[in-house]
Amino acid sequence: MTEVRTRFAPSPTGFQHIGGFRTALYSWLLARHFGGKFILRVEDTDQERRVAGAIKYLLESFEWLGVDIDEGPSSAELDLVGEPYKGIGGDFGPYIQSQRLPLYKEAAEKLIATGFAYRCDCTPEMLEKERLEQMARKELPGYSGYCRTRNVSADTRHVVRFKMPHKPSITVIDAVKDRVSWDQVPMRDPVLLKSDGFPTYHLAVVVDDHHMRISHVLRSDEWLSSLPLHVLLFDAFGWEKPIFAHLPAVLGSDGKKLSKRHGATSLETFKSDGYLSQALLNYVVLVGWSPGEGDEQEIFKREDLIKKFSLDHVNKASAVFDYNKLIWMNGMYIRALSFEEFTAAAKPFLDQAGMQMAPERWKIIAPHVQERVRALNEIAPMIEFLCRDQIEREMNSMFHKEIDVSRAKQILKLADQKLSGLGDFSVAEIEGALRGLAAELNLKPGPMFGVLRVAVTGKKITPPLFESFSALGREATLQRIRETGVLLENVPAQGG
RNA sequence: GUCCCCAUCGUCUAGCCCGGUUAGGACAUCGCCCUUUCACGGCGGUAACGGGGGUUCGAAUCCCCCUGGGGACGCCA
Repeated sequence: MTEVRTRFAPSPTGFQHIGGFRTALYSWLLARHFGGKFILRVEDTDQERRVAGAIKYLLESFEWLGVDIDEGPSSAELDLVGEPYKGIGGDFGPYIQSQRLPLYKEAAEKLIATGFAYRCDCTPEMLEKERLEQMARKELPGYSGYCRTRNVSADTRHVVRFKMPHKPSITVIDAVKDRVSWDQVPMRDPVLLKSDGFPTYHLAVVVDDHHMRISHVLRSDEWLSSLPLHVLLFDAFGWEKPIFAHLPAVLGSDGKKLSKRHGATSLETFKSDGYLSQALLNYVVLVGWSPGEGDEQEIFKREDLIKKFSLDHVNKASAVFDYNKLIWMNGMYIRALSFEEFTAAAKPFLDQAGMQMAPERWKIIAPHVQERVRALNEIAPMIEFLCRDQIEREMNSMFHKEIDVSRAKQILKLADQKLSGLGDFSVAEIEGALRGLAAELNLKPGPMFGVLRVAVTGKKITPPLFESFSALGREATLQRIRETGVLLENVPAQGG
């Protein structure tokens, strides 16, 4: 088998969304699976739509995801398009299409010489007029082929069009869709080379995939309908065709194509919401692919993914992106982190919340927080009570059928005494004291701890109580218990 | 309008190619257990082959039609 070479070929017209990254991920996985090469090629043949910074964003995103690229734009190429960044390079460059123009020109001329293409000097205005007339007559809009038989000079401003066969019969075996057939092509003499000298997507993709020796073309299935053109083009050039794999779409929960309305779609947002890149990668790969054959594994190490990935089990149908499952998976990944990794991951989120914490404190509380969060941005709210001088208290959560205001006051007062008398404000000491108190009062620990929980942390849902107290320290803990006692003085006696 | 693609629990999917399963797993949801709250973990429940025709002893699986969804028909990609 010849070397497996896959490419991801985005156009820098905006910020790649999660569906686009999935295509890249599958290409990358396939290359790695077969020990081949993964190539990044930038398709910037539409100068009008190019967005500054798009390539750099792409490169940074791949870096965050840990997707390594074997060949791609070099630093020099990136400088040329005004997006300086550390480049990649490779033997088949340039990897930015706007820097490959002579290649397309040459290819188009070859097609004219061999009778597969012709020059056309019809202006956009003429074409628009033609289209309107066709629509008025309820005909299929499309170029009439007026210039097919004319001899348009190479010196006039013109485009190069492909001479579409009248009744092509084309069957392609697609690696995910299987057999796909056409007996007519839904395109009439498409433009290959634009009048500005830039190629259209169709010409560029075929020429580049050939010259870059791409073995597998993975792309979104909205391209399926232009596949016959590409096949015809490969044949016209006399080039061997790559294997095609057209991937189904990723949808939002309403069944429409995934967009911002559905929630986060840019990697940037996932990152700032506290998703781990490994978790996101794992989940995204699972949208539309499964190991199949009764294999029920869902959490995959990068190596597992590379080992098991195959086009055979890519789904034909489009899939809905499920944020629920993603956040579940993210939680699994967070829990699997070592203490050091979790600490490092949490840092930016604590910094952002303006929260500082002494290492001793963090060490006590971190493992319990790690066990509880599903995304990194849930950390700060959970341990706010450790970092703020003043806290808001959800007072109503304190009461219970066995606990009214006077009972709560009593608990606070006695807990104050018990905790004050402790030799060491350790988790074990605190636990002993408070469990002892519950026994003395003949109260169930749950409700009684609830009073202290709200008093000290302000919240109903927190990390475990003794650890929280220990991390907070004796002084602050007692102070909050006393503050709460004062607050309760102002509550009507019957309480909650 | 023409052409192409797609169709299993609410969601992601296994099973389909090579007909025979109590149609399996995961997320979500509900209940129970564990338990100081929450989370984790454990156990259990609800929940699917879009419809209609064939072929066959037997169809989620093979064939046809319908319906529904998506895509394409540009000097955009």
